Amino acid sequence: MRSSNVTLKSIADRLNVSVTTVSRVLNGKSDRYRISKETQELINTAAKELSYSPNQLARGLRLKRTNTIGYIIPDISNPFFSSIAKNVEKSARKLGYSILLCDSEEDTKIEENLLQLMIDRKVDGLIISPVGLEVNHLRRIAQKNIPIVLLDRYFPELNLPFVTSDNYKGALEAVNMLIEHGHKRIACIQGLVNTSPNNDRVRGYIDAHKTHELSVDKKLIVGDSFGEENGYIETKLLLKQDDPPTALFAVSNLISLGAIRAISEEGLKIPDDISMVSFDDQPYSRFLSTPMTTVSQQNSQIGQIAIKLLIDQIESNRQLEPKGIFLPTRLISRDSVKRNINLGIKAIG
Amino acid sequence: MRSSNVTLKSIADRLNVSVTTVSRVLNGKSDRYRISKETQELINTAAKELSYSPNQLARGLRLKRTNTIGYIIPDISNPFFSSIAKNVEKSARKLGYSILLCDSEEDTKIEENLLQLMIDRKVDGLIISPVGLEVNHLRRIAQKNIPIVLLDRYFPELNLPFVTSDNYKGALEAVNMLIEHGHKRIACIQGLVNTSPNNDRVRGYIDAHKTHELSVDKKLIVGDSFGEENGYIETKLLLKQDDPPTALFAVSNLISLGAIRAISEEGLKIPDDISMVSFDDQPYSRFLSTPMTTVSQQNSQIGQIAIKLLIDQIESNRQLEPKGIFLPTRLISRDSVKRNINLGIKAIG
DNA sequence: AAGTTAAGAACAAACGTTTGCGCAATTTAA
DNA sequence: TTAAATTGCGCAAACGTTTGTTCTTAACTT
Repeated sequence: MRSSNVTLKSIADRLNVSVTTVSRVLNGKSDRYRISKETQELINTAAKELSYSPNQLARGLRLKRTNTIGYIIPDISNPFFSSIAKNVEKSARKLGYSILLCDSEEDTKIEENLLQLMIDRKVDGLIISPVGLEVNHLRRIAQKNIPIVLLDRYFPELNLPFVTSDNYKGALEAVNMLIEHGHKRIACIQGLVNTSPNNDRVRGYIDAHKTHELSVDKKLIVGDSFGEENGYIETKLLLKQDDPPTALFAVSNLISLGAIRAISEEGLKIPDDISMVSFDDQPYSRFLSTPMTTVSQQNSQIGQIAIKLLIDQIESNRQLEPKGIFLPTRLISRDSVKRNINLGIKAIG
Repeated sequence: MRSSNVTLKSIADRLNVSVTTVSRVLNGKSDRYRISKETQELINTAAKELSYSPNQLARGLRLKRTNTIGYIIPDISNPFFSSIAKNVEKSARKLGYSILLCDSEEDTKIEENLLQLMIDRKVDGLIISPVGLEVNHLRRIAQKNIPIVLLDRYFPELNLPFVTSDNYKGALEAVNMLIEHGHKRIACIQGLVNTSPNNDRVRGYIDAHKTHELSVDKKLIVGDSFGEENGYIETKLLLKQDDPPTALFAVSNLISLGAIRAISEEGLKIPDDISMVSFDDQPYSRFLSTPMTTVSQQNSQIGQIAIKLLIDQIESNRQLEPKGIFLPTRLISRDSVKRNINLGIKAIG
């Protein structure tokens, strides 16, 4: 029922030549195998006429190459990831590869299943933004010699190539700026604990304090997810503390959205009542009720580099000596940070 | 080099049975083909031990079924599409299908190539948010009896199932509201002309005027793309008109972002100087400098319904009598619309 | 005891490619 | 004239599954 398919065989039959010959002509190997000009001509026109197009399943099976890249991402609806995905897909497409996309929903178990699914589908390589809490399933892949590149989140203890922003420096710079604006009680609403972007950003937050010989109040490092909800809840709680922070460092764009919601619910204003810096710049960041000061990542480059690294690995057929690439971030100053001359919100109110 | 693969044959050899038997046991067809319990046991444990997992390429070739759905989208970085993509992928995954994702970059030529690419990869079905300007390549697919569902953009003249928002009603409601707030000169910044969402929204815009016996100034219907740039440029021009509009109807979220940029560059305020309603609600819409009144679409349902429709078609193996599904929108009132008591900006200034 | 049935499993073809090797016919060289 | 080289192309295997059919042995009938 589903369309009478035109195959090498159907072309061969029609022209009374062998499948072999047709294959060779259509693959541009006529010269190497000495196919006559006339036969070439015949085959080429027949192929065009029937609009032949090779079955990639059969091709993949025979060639052990599918020109497909598996791409696992924790949340495609997060604009941070979707803007990266845009470039991953585009770069891959330009180099002749397609993307098998799966969303792990920040769930390691799902991620593990997806990994197997992709191997079964014989992808040529993998780009993964892993959940980042577990590493063993990825280690196993690495041992199977399947080309792989980690994106955004990586594992210091694992010898796999990765591309990510220099989250440490980005956070350091952001929090330094906050401190230099006179803030001493700066809350850090973190994302998924023990993932590299989170840990690097928190480390930057802590080191900025150290540089300025400021002690870190552990009660000000809160939260456990990159999502909006987490930003909302933790901000609510922070604002109720006895000695609330004068500034907020939100570790992701979604967290900052949640924080803004909480802050406005409490009737407070940014930056008058509380200052704020957020990781991830977004197209809308400058249009928020208070244009947000953000740490901007090079989303477009990240995806491109990841694909290049991966395809290099695939096509050179060698295990690249794994290297990690850190891309610089940029602090975009807008209006969400105020110079702090007081000791805290209470002094203001 | 790339991992010694465990196949049906390797299991068969090790146990001195035939490939056939192994296949049957592992596919749960032991009973139908009377394989003894012992043999089953043997095969099952061997498979587990070697962690056998079938080659989906070979399987697909033989079965003519890949459990893969091709998904073509004009811009995955657009949060409107990425939030839909989230649900498309998730629903598909839950029903046992994977997504081959490609971005057409709003380019019909690319879309056409991608279509062929997906057919060659033997996807079981297609979900497409087409560019929407050309229809012939889609018509050809339809004739090949490949299951397909259109998402967001559809073709009234083409007999293909689709899922989309009720863009007409959504626009009608939004513009009605603007008119009822006293606005008489309402600009409409449209998206890609001749795509269904655009045309339906513009039609809503026009009909709202008709209902209120207001004439439509053609000079106020401007623009040609769903992107941010378009919103910016057209707003700039609109504001320079002799008799500028008192309200703006932005046909997409990106357009409204561009409009906001232009408006703030001109030193104007929403809604004091100009009112605004935008299609597409986004998580950040409520946090914009002026919380935006929007027409919200049911992004999560759209994706789910599209997948269900498609998989129904695939698994029932029949050409569904094609039906279009329109999902209701919801007007979310915030602060970007002001009651207009004047005749225009000039009267205000 | 001969014929019938059932159990258990294997054969072989098919899906659509690609490719190492071989073969016949023709041309060139000696 | 004969051997060698070249031209032009096909055979058949392989990739890893699935499945209709057949085969062998053992068990059951009557």
